[in-house]
This record gives sequence, structure tokens and C-alpha cells, in this order.
Amino acid sequence: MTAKPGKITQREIARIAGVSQTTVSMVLNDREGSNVRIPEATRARVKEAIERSTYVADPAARRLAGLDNQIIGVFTYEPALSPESMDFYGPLLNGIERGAETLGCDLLFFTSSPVEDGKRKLFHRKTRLRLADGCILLGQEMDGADLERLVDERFPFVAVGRRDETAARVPYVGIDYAAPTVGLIDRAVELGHERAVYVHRGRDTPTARDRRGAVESPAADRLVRTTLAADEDLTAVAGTVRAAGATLVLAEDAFLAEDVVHALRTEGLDVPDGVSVAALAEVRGHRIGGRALTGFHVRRGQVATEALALLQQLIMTAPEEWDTLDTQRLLSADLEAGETVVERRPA
Amino acid sequence: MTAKPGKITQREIARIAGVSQTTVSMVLNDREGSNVRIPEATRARVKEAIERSTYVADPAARRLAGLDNQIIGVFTYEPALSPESMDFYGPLLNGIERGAETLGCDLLFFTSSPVEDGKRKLFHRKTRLRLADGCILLGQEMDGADLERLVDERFPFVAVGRRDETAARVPYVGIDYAAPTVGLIDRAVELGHERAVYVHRGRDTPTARDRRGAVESPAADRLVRTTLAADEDLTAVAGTVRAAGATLVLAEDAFLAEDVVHALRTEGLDVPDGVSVAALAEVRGHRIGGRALTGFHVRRGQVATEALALLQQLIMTAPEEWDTLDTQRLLSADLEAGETVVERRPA
DNA sequence: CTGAAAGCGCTTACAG
DNA sequence: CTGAAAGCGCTTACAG
Repeated sequence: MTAKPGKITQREIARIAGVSQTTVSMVLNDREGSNVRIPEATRARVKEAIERSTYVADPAARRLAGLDNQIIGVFTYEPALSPESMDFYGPLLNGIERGAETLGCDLLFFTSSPVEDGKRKLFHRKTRLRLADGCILLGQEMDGADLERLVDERFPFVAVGRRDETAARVPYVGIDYAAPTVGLIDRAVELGHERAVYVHRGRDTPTARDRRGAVESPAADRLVRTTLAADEDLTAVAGTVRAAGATLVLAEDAFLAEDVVHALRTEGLDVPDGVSVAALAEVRGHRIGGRALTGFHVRRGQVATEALALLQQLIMTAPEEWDTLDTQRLLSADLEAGETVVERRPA
Repeated sequence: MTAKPGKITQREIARIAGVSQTTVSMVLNDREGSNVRIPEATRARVKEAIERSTYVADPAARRLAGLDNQIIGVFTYEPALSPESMDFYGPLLNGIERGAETLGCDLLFFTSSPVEDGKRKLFHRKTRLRLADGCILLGQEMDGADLERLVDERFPFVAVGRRDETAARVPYVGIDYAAPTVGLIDRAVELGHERAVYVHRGRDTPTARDRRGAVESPAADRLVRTTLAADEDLTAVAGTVRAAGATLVLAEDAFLAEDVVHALRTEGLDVPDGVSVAALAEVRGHRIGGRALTGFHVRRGQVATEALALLQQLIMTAPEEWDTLDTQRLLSADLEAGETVVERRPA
């Protein structure tokens, strides 16, 4: 480090105020208790000395001496501030910033992590992870070993998004797709639909299982369902729909829904008048030939805020008692009515 | 701070490897010199002990002991990650992230700064400013007193955007609008324009002076110019244009250009066939009745990258020698041809 | 080649 | 009510 000429310490303040360094520290941290009782006069003297100087406590020293730093780490497996990732990270980062503001915390982005196979590494020789009181983990996929190690080390952290990469009990805040899926099916049944096809990507992620579980659940039994794993080639969709006599297609996500609609129309099926379509995921901004796609809305900012709140709880709680906390939280996605699920027209 | 049960230190590693803690530190930091010469065998033993453990150096302790932290602070006077500010900050933050990655630095966002009169305060009792090796300052307007204090304290920092709030020599990276303004005028002259009106907002910011200086400079003398300060009411524009016999309007920014076009058209003047229009500012994304607005493009990401590079130089250089550095840098805005400045049609 | 010791600036028992 | 002292985990002269 270059010299720090202007650096002024507690000792200096103590000298000016004519007290001990200990007293300065006490005043600074508002320590008041059975043992300490600093008269207002002394207190004022110290405070004035601080005001007149440019003194600020060295956070490194504070931290080393065992105090919180009010710094929350933010780790993403890929760049968080690039234009491409803004779509996904933007609302989350916004929520994190607002949460940090209310908690009075600064945010440390671990942009120095070495990149390997296109992903940043959380643990590495020079990680500044420990400078933070705790850490928020962001990313579509995470490394199971990282999660386990964090849990092992009792480092306070919260992952955004449901996690099951590992057996360890990973604290997270995720989205519940099961409840709104059932809600969506309810609505479809009300509109007269009796048979549906579920088109998914054949992935085995937590949320994919979540959706599939809901689609196949007894709660959805009022609707006869057929499941179709979409390969690149969606030409089979129309055939499946016809064979099943379905009037509704549920697609795993909005992009898939768009592709499905294209395939259906190519095969002469009308959407939504012939076949209704919905996505079991975020649909804001997605339109099907001018009509708002039916599906869900995910309050991503709120997920982040909730993650920060949970992290704060972990930081404030001794690791031994973490088990008593509710460390795996789900926020339900909202139903987004849209205009692509319409009343069933009798054939 | 909550207990850190898993925390493993250099002393522990030293015990395992059967060496002194000093040696561990030496190995960790690749210290090799006249005085130290650690045999490969010892080195390997230490490294292995580290590998097998989950050891990472405590950054707080490192910092306290006098080393760089590879942490760069980022301060904004208002929220940086909100949807509204993303338009302005997005490209800058992206540039900062990329710069930090290449420098191997982490980024500390000072989101904890108390808000006063709607603006965050840079200096306050618990500022973690000093945890960073240096700081990037972002914002349309900054506090002159803050800038002065940073300069006084010899704290390495760089402001993004040209600065003249204070007499102190503030390090900054800003945009040069003068050169491209002259370039734009050259182009207009080539296209046969002889008379122009400059419409501005009557502000007295550095960049406003910059543009106005260029418009009124001898380099622009080939074009007869009239200057008009736009109040809310732009109805005067058409009259001024007619009175001056102008075939070109230069507006201070793209939004003003749009308003001007509206006013001209209302008064029966055709744009661009009757009157050409350009903005002396960023025009990407601005269209005038389907035609791309002529003006500039500002590579904001590059401004940020340059600011980070300058900051790194400051950090690496002793304050006494900062004067020898080029600490006030301007990047020229690019000319954006657009389609709203066209060949002059003889009346 | 290696380690004991001092010191970075702070906090917190502990002893007056 | 107040201060001397130990200690946080690390780095770097310094002395073997």
C-alpha cells in the first residue's frame, strides 16, 4: 500500500481528548454497562475531538478485533453487471441494494474471483470472503462443493433460488411454483378445460421437479394430463395435443411457450381460441401475437430482500442455533392472468 | 461477531507443516529475496498443509498488517442498482466490473451511507471507505466538499465525469464534447448548411460550457450561428429558425432535440427535409419519426474502464508523485451519423 | 534457510 | 469511572 499520510488513529484522538485509547473506543461504540460509565463531559470531549479530526475507525482493525463489519458479500458465478445478465440479476441486485441500505450494510462484490471453465470460483487463495459478515450467493446453477464447504465452515450465507445440489442444509430463499401451478390449473378447469398437455425441457433442476410435481399432483387431477419432453424439435406437439384431445398446453417457461405456439399454429391449430397456452414461469414482457401470455410473475426483488433478511438473522445468531431458524424459505410466484388461457370452446 | 468455530489460522498450518508461522506467511506471499530462501521441500510441505485445510488468509489481518486489499470502493450519491438509474449507471457499472476483474479487485459498494436530502453522504462516522485501496465516485452532481476532503487526505479516488465543483485538482475521467461538436459542424458544412441555431438549456455545468464553447469557437465559424436558451416553452424555436434563415438546429441533448422537432413541425417546418436536427449528446435509441437522430455516442463503459485504470495508477503511486500523473482525462464522444442531418435543399 | 518478536488499530475482559 | 494489557491474524524487519 502507498503511504497513508493522513491516517489518524484512536490513539491520536485519545491524546487530544486527554483520555485513554480505551475510552475513545468505548465512546465510539456507545459501550455502556455494568462496568463502564463514562460521564457526559468526557464523552463530549472525545466526540468533539473526533468531529474536529477526519477520524474514522479502521474497519480492518475492527474486524480483526472481533466486531461485525456491516459488510455483506455478493457472489455470482458469472458477471453480475453485464448487460446480458441484467435481465436476470437486475431485480435481484436492486432488492439487495435496498435491503443493504435498510440494514446499514455495505456490499462487497467478489469480482476478483478467478474464472475457470467460464465460471467464477468462490474459494481461492486470496478470497476476501471472510471480510464480509455473511454472503449472498446468486446464480442459476451453483457448485455443490462450495455450498457444503460454506455450511461446514459455519459461514453465514444465503443462496437465492431453491437449492438441492447437496445433502447439506443450505439456507436459501427460492420461488414456489407448485402452489401457483395448482392455482393455474384450477382456473383452467373453471374455464371448462378437461385435458391438457405439459411440455417441459426434460431438465432435472429443483424448480423443474417442482413444476412437474405440481402438474402430476392429485390436486391437479381434475385435469387429464399428458406430459411431453420437448427436444429441439417441437413438431410432435400438435400431434400430441390432437391425440390427447387437449385444449390447453402448459409450457415450462415463456420461451418454450412461444415455440410451442409457433409449432401449433404451423400445424393449423389456433391459439388461444383452439388451444389455450400458459407458461409455468415468469411471463412479463412475453406476448403471443399481441396477447399477454398467461403464467406467473416472480417478485424477484422481494426474493432478494427476503434473502438479505434471512442472512442478517444468521449473522446475528450463533451457528449452534441456526437449526432453530427457518432457513429454507419459498416465496410463491403470483398468478399472471394474461390473455392466452381462454374459455374452452366445445369442438 | 458470532463465533467462528471453523476458523483456521496460519499458526495452525504452521503446526501441521512443522514450520514457523513466519514461514507460512512467506510461502503464502511468495516472498523470495536476499534474506529469505525457502527450499522447495519446505515450500511444498506448507502448500500441501494449506491445500488439505480450508485455510484462507484473513483479509482484515492482511490489511491491518499493511498490505493492499485489492478492494476498490464504489460510491454513488444515489442508489446505483435501481431500475431507474440503470440507464445511466448500467454501462458504467459494467465497465467497472470488467475493469475490476482484470485488475483482480473486489468491489465495495457503499450502500450503508446515510441519506440526507435525498443524497447519500460519503463521509460519516462508520464509513468503510478506508477498507478500500481507492474509490470510484459516480454521479451527475457531486459534493465539492467531499472532493476536497478526499484530495486533502490523499485518498486515491477517481471521479467519473468532468469535475469542477472545487479548485482542488480532482482526478477524473470525463467526456469531451468539444471535438465531436466541431466534427459535426464540419459535416453539416459539407452538406451545404450555412446557418444554424443552437438550442440549449441555459445550464452552467462543465459539459454545457464544453458544448457551448465548441459551438461558439472559431473552428465553427464557417457556420453562422444563433444561440437560443430553451425555456419550457419551445414555441420560439421555429420563429428563430426562420428569422435566422437556418437550415440546421443543434440541440444540447436528445430529449431537447425531440421537443424541438415537435415544435418545428407544429409550426409547419419539415424535419429533416426543411431543417436538419442533431443533438450534441448521446443519441442511441432516439428516433425522429422513424429516423435515427444524428448526434454522438458516448462509450460509457470505456469511461469506467479508464477511470479504474487511472485509480489503479494512483493506488500504485506515492501521493507525492501524483502530480506527475495525467489525472484529468477526457475521452472523446463518437460521431453518430444518424439520419436527421441531410443535404441542404436550396429553398 | 528459519523463527522470535514487534506492530498494524482496534475491542474487551480485568483490575484498579 | 478509567486505563494498562492481552489478543485478533497477519507481515516484515531483524537476528540467528
